[in-house]
Amino acid sequence: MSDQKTTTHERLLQEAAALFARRGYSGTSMSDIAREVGVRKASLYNYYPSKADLLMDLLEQSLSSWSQACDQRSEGIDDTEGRLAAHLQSAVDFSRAHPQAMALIRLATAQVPGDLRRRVQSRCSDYETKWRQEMTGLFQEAVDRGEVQSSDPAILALFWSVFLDGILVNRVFATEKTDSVVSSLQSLWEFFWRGVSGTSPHTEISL
Amino acid sequence: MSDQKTTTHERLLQEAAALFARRGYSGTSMSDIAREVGVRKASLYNYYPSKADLLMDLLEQSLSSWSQACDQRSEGIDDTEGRLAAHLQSAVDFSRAHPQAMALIRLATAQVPGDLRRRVQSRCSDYETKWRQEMTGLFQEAVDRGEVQSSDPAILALFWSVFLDGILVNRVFATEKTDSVVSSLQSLWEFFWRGVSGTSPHTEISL
DNA sequence: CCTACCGATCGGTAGG
DNA sequence: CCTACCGATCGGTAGG
Repeated sequence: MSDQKTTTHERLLQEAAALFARRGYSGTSMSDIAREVGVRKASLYNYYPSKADLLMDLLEQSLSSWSQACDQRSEGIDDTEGRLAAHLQSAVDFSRAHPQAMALIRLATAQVPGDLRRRVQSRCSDYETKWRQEMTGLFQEAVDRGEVQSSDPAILALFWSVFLDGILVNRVFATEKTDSVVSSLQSLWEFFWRGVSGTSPHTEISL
Repeated sequence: MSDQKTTTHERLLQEAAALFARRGYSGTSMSDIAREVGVRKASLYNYYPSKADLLMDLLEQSLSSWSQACDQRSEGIDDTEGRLAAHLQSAVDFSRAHPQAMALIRLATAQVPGDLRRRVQSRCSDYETKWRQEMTGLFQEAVDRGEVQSSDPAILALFWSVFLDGILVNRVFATEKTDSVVSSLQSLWEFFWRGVSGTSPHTEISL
């Protein structure tokens, strides 16, 4: 049974993520999850005291693996253009590799019952605030160095987040056309960069 | 009781839209809706044979009022830039005026149970396909006239949809920062247009 | 990790 | 538009 080397807890996390992502929080019952894991419902409560705590743990893991993936690639890069391109590529790579984690993060901003909603939103907005500040700082430097056209760095960061959101939403929710964004990513990036800098990028986005 | 001039059916549609938008389809019960409408649950079944049919009617209404709002404003305009700007403004105006309709449309691409999901997605992808074709045609003309930099019109339309999605997702899901997109819309539009045309727009987006 | 069970609520129906 | 009710399932617990 080398098939069964995963622990029950690991399978629980994986199947719960898949179900929450596909059917939503309220649309997934603990019995559904138990069935996929291959145990009885009551057994799940040895790992989490409630369904809400299970979701919060999944969200925590998704957010941290997401931010880790996005941060690491741009570490050694100095110029703004290269860092943005690296960030874009990390984000798209991650969303392809871990669609369930992306869906979980989206869940947060969508429909969960009242109390849980507040927990989830505060966790997400912590991350969002930190990210927004980092990006604004990055664009501030870019403006100072003349790498982009002089403009309010907060608005540049806003355009950047609009662009990224548009790409990731397409990737997460799209039905059949999912891969058109991926295969045209280089062109999309060129449009974006020309919009903020007035010049064509020299960076290449490789899939 | 001039308070009560609305019919029960009208209140049903309104309250159901509000609840589905806030808590999702599975997260909203027929009892919840009945409570808001001010009748007993059984009475709702005089208007719709099932919860799923209620959702489909709401989705139908949301999609048609959305497309109507977006189409009408760009009717008298000839140049691509002006038409896109009008479309952008209509879309943002509509999402501010009818956030529930927007949320309903998003619901479609998110979590609903299996059978209903297929009905909902086919309805939405019909609309999406039609829209995509229109936009590709519009960009084809723009390329032919030299209004934008020579490029594949399908990819220009893709960038356009990424941009719009990014803005609307921000508007729909945002917690507190909702209005930063609205107040910076002119700047975002300038970035977008410079990206596709290489020149600054002469159109002004007014809030 | 299981069997057995809890009260509450689900979508929906009967019949008026 | 109501009261009264259906079987099924919900999240969660007791006790082992």
